[in-house]
Amino acid sequence: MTIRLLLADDQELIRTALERLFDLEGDFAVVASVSRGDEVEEAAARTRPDVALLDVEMPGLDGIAACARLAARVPACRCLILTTFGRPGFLRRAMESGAAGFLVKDAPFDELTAAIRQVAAGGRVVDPALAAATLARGASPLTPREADVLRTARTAATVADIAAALFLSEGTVRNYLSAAIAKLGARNRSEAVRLAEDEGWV
Amino acid sequence: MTIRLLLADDQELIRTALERLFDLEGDFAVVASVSRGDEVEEAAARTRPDVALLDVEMPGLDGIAACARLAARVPACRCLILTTFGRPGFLRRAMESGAAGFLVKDAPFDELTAAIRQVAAGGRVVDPALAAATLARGASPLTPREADVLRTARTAATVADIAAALFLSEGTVRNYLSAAIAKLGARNRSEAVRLAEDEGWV
DNA sequence: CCTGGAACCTGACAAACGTCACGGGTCATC
DNA sequence: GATGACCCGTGACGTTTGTCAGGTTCCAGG
Repeated sequence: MTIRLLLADDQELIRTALERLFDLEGDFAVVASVSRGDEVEEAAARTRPDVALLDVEMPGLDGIAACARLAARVPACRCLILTTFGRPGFLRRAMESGAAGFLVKDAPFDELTAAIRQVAAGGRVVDPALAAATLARGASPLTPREADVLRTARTAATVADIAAALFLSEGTVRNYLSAAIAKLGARNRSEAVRLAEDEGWV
Repeated sequence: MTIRLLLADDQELIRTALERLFDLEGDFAVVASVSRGDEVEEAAARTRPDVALLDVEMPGLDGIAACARLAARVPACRCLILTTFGRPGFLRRAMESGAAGFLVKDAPFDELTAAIRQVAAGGRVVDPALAAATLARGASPLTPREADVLRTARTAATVADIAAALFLSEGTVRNYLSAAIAKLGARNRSEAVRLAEDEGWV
């Protein structure tokens, strides 16, 4: 029985590379290959893959959100999240989105194929080192709104920009930022943004 | 005549994937494969590859700097820079470092093999879209010192931190930051850092 | 030799930021 | 029905930033 695969990654090079290698593997069949997160759902509904390999960093929709949509729309398809950055928060969010597996790209190819087979068989796969880091570090200390403000702060320059984007008063934004800075042990906004990004909390 | 290849990329997955695909290609032989930029020079000196495939983002030493060292130490080895992010400044810096080619990872595998063959034959290869963007945008407007300050500002939280790291007075740092912000048309430090990063000027 | 640019520094100022204290409101839990 | 968490807001305070004007060195080019 061959395993039907969906590939989602914005990097054409690694997508084509993986396609070819999976073809050589014998028991894999790549039935869909997309470069954007918002194309995953439609492609999966059409091609009915057994396992979807989703990159976290993608235009349109990130892999974790795509995973959540797949769980609702194509429940038969199990998700394996693949990412460049081993952020503890990513793993947590992925698992909450119903992902069956989570691997960092910093792993050999054979580990990937083994993981896919395990996921296809109904199992779960998680990078052990990352799992330990996630459990040790715990969940995000940020409230949803604090995370929103911090996320917006990544691209907005001033407090006024953040307030405008979120339809809040500037004072409120400053309060959320202050709370986030304190919780993260940062010394100012940009350090807080960096820390939150490193943990995958935004 | 087979082309001897050196692979340098911090992502194990794409390195092993490329290794296997190159083996299948027939006229390629991967003679070295490293995960850190500071291992490139030694590996190249030992294995004498024809072409080195260097990722820009690597721990230890970035691919562009590794390219410059190779040019001095192993001049017979020609460098092909491979990167995830198509930043105009990267291309410029790569070419100034003596790279023979520059490709973004957002390209099919066949384009990569074609590029390697061309580079091995003594030619030069550059992503056309990126070349146009680079020429249109011109060189960095920042003085070396301004770029230093901006680079340090990425990881330092306060002006005092930057000043300490660069052995400058706080006033001087503020002046450089102010100049950089003005030149980049930014509204504050963090926006300036973002813009400079996007262009590959830091 | 003189000019210009880049590297440094100082001092001063307004604006933006981070903090604090204090309101209000909703909602789930006990 | 009280408690607590989260959501929003205000006002005030001190600190940090960004800007500007001024100065000193050094070095390359005309």
